[in-house]
Amino acid sequence: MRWSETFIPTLKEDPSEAEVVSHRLMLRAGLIRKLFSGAYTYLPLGRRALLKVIDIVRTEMDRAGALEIIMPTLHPSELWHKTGRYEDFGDVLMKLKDRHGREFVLGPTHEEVLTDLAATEISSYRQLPVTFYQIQTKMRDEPRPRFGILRTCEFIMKDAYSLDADVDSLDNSYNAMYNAYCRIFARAGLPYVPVEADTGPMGGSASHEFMVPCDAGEDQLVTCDTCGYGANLEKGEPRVLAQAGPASATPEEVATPGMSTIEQVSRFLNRKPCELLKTLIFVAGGKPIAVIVRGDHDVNELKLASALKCELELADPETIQEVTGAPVGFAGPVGLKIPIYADHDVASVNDCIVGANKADTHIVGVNHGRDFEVTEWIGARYAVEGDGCPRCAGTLRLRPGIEIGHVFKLGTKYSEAMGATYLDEHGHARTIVMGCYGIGINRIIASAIECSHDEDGIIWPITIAPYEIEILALNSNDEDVMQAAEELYGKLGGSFDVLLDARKASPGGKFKDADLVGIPVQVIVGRRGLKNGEVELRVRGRGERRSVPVEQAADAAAGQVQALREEINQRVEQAENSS
RNA sequence: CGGGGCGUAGCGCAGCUUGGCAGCGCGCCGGCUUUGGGAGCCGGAGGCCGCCGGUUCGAGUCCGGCCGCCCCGACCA
Repeated sequence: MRWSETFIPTLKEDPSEAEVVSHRLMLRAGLIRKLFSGAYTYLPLGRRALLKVIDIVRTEMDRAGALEIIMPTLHPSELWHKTGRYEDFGDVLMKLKDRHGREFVLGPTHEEVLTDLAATEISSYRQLPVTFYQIQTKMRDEPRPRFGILRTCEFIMKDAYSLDADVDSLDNSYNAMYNAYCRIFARAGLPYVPVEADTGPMGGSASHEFMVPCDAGEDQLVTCDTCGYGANLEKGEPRVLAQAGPASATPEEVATPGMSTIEQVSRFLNRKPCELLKTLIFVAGGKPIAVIVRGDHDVNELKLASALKCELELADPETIQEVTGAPVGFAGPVGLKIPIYADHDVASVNDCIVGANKADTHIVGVNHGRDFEVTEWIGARYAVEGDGCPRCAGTLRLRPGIEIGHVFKLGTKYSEAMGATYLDEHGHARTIVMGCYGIGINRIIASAIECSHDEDGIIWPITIAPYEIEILALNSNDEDVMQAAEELYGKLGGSFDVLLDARKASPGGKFKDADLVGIPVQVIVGRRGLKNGEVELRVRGRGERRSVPVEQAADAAAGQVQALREEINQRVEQAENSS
């Protein structure tokens, strides 16, 4: 493609509306334009990158044996009422009515539609297992679209759904998708990390998220560099700390006027936050309970809920006053008449400071077992930077990441709700066991840019770059330059995706645009080099520049592309071996 | 939905405090020159100053309401 014949509206300055790197660069490099907050037009260059990603995803899905279909975007609301997700999704569901007043939702995901298909079409165990997938635009009324294309109301998703006869078979289907995901993200050149995740409103028994660590990420993940353990922050299990020695102090009340937070009390008493215990009152299953974590730790409500196996919420100030006899900020375990759940690491400190259940008062020198009894010890806190890895002797790191893929073992949640059953070999009706698997196509592009750019612009992985080679014809008024560039374009164009910049513009502008747009292999044809019968070859984002004779330029550029592809292939192999 | 910031030419911004001709840079159009890191000169086009209302002889500027955009939080398959 010739630059002059396509549409690449680059911007010299950063658009004021863009803050995160990928958003800024995608606007500046002419990949996207905004229609409104949460919806973007993909211009030719952006569309090409999307198609490259889609091609990788499709190839790997097919390779894993999944069958591509296309489901409607418009779903009858009744389908969503059947599974109860009409309420669960709430305002995120886009709703509309047709001329007859029938209500529809715009599909934010397709479990309902696929399960409906399975219910009518799958009747025998002979048809199982089978996995369907589609690549299609999803609609979600996001409370807050942001970060350019990282969170939008409309986005392209690859969603796959496996149908299996039993749980063992689901494990196979799940693993096949998991492995395909590793290959996909490796091929896209992303430094992805699979982490254990919570199943959330999707339901089901197991789930992994595929994350790309980078600053623009909305999620928090904990990882261990030593053994490769990774988990969503909500799911991360810090190693339990060593127990503290025996008590040495005796409890004593101290006045702490107006000091109701850990920070205030620790500063006031000149003690470290980890020497304090944080006591929170929750209402669990309708009854008040106390939860204790170390002062420097935070309660993970999700873990707490799963340990207690019931719904829970923080108690309101009235309840706290009633239960502890003190205003918010002075609760403590000593003398409490409700069940006390303590995080394992409460045992890592002795002679603690706790609230006295009395306004403006704390107690120092408190020890569990002597001054109060713990009803049950549980894992109730979030991991923090520096915690021990639960799997090895390593240390956990905490960092933000972008979720680019998510796989779930759904079990029978949807098939049961919608009556998707099959007859087994004995003629007994059984419920289909399902899994679902999503990839955010647009996010792959955004995270690739987040992870691979410099101050000049994008540095594309060769596999998802809109073009593999850009030829810069520096001097558009020089016949020799134009002829040499055209010849190269002709030679390479047949086998590679080549962009030829032969615009009537200054050399400086072409260099700047080329770096901004970030095509991996640059072939620079200029009067200066041509005098010596040479052109220059560069790889975007690397220091490498070399001059090659004009007649060898095509082969050299081709070789460079092959070398870059080979680097990616090696990463795919590694991904395969480690998954 | 709560907090903060912003809205003036396609893009980036000034002008608003103290009401009185709508500005600058980039980009765009025409011409000449120029060509290895965002070229120069000359000429030109382009505006509902987010919208509605109020105050005023007069509002981009002051007041009220609304809308939109960005960030933080809540939420998030």
